[in-house]
Amino acid sequence: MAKTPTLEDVATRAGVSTATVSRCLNQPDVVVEETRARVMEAVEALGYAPNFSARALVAKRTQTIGAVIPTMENAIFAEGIQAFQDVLQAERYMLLVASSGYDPAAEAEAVRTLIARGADGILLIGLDRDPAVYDLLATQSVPAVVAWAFASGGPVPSVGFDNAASMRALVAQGVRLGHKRVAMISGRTEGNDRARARVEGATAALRAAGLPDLVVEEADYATGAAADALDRLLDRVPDVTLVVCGNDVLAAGAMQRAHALGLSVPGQLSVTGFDDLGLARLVQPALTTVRVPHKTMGEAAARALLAAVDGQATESLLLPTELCLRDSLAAPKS
Amino acid sequence: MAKTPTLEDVATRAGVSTATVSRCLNQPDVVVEETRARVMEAVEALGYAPNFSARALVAKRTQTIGAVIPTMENAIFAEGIQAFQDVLQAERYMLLVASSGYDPAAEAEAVRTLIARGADGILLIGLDRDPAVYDLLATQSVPAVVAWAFASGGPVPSVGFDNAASMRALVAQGVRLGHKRVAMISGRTEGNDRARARVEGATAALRAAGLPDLVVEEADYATGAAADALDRLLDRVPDVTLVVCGNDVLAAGAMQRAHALGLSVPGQLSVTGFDDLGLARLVQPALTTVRVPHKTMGEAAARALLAAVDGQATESLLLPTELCLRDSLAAPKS
DNA sequence: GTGAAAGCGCTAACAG
DNA sequence: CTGTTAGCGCTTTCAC
Repeated sequence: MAKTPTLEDVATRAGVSTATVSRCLNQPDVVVEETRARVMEAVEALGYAPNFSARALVAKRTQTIGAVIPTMENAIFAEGIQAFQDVLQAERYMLLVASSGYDPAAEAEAVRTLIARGADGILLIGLDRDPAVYDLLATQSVPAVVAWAFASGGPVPSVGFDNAASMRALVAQGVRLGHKRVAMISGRTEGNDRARARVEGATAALRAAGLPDLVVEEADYATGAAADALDRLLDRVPDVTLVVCGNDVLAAGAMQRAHALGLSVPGQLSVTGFDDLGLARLVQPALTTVRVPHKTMGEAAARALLAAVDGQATESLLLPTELCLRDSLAAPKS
Repeated sequence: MAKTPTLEDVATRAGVSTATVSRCLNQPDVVVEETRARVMEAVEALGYAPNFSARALVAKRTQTIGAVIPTMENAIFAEGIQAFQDVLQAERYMLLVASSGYDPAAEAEAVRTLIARGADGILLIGLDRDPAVYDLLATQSVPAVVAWAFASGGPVPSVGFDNAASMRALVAQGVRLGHKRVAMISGRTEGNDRARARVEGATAALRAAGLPDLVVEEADYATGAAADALDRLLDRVPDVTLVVCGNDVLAAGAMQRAHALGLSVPGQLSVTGFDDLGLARLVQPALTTVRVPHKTMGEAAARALLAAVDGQATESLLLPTELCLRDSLAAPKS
């Protein structure tokens, strides 16, 4: 088993010092052409690859970015994270992923681990978290950016969209169509500012229209949870005509239960989603939802984080969302 | 900006040597209770966290596992990777992810990068790849395991299921119900052994029943691709009664187009999927598909890889799939 | 322009 | 049981 060649092996073969080899690799222009050629030849011949741990130890940079994601299972994060990753990969950084399972303590732990591992920067999802996490990031001076939510002037820059305003616009559209009794199936709001903001947005739209308060049921992502939530909602608000959901997965589940109950969508009940996942166009009827620029967001978050890692000032970025009007929302039957 | 505390800082504060602190952290039982207590107190007080680069440099182990995934966008990998990650996290390993975008060259490059970064082990998806990748893994003696496919006696152990047999069983079921003209919408087969095996399985089932050959159209994952493929299929095989699809996403797309064309499913056309994603139960009618034990597979792959990293012999593991009979497949109208 | 030498923070013999 | 002492492979002054 061939031992991995080291800088010294290359230096010996090229007849120079390790310092020179190091320079050739990191600041080629400082080394004179001829020496460099000899060194590079040796590097090739030996198939030398620098040892990242050793380099990181002294350089205090790992070319690694960490990300703490609630869960990768959720399609909601997949597209954005992939875009984030693509940018990192193009810039020769690698992605170290940790998942928190929506647990604040687990997230804090993951951030600690990522810092200990020398992540050059960290991606966080959403705003809700123990302030201690931000303190840690600050004292260790590890740059971070928040995505999937937006807040100007927060402890770290954010690259995201306005969850509340987006949902408010969607519900306002429902109101415009004549809906008066609307209810909501939300994802768990505890420790989840995105979910909470969406509820707030829906609430605000109803208030502004002088309509009865929003009735909310929470559901997790398990199959059938949204369906059961719909049952409860129908029970609490028999005359509901519009059920807005915190995301597309929830909406698809609710719609399915509606069908099972013999309720036609949007004939007897309108249902809306949020995110515009591929799923939104695959269900019947296609979901009216809010389109979130996942890809743009992931890329922008990566650029912002990389800029911060390079010591550049980074500003928060608010991305626009747009209403995606399809078939699951229609005017209520009078 | 508080400098990160080092082993030495802890040692000084606890009045012991750095070696003792190191032992407390790595082999606690070797240190006497009292000393250990003092050390741990210092660790707490200083908020000490070991520097992984330094540790990795000497230990020649990074506690990091790499994974090269075609794309995280695809829900097909999400659940399995999350399960994989959960096991790693529980065992105090971290996941370094790279994506290949289904490009063999990009995958090879990613493996090289992962090795240079000292990944202790690498997860690969599927069997199809340049043999040079396996050679590299072998000469660098970095353990790897393949998931999402199965092959006994391959260059590296695999943890997966039998794509061909699963699809064959599904098509056999269709044949049993009376289908005689069946066609398939497959994902791209180039460089994708899973897709190819599924086509082979369907082909074999038809042959065994003495039915006409399978007509196949390929589609990528873009929205609408499966729908367009259905159009082409309908054109080529006007009397088709069953369209089997390489995965659930494709099936959902095909079903949607069928609806748009006024074809009832399964009344006039049966459609089946593969994977049993959450999506399968959210579309109307619910998809008949093949259930793949994503979670079990991800966990088993992680365990196998970790065992290999620990120097234990690892065997390939064939996981069972099961037919998931729902509403999108029914006997054809005669 | 290049080499010598001093570590980065940690682990692992080897003594005591 | 605990301290001393070498490095791990690389980068980076500081001389020449």
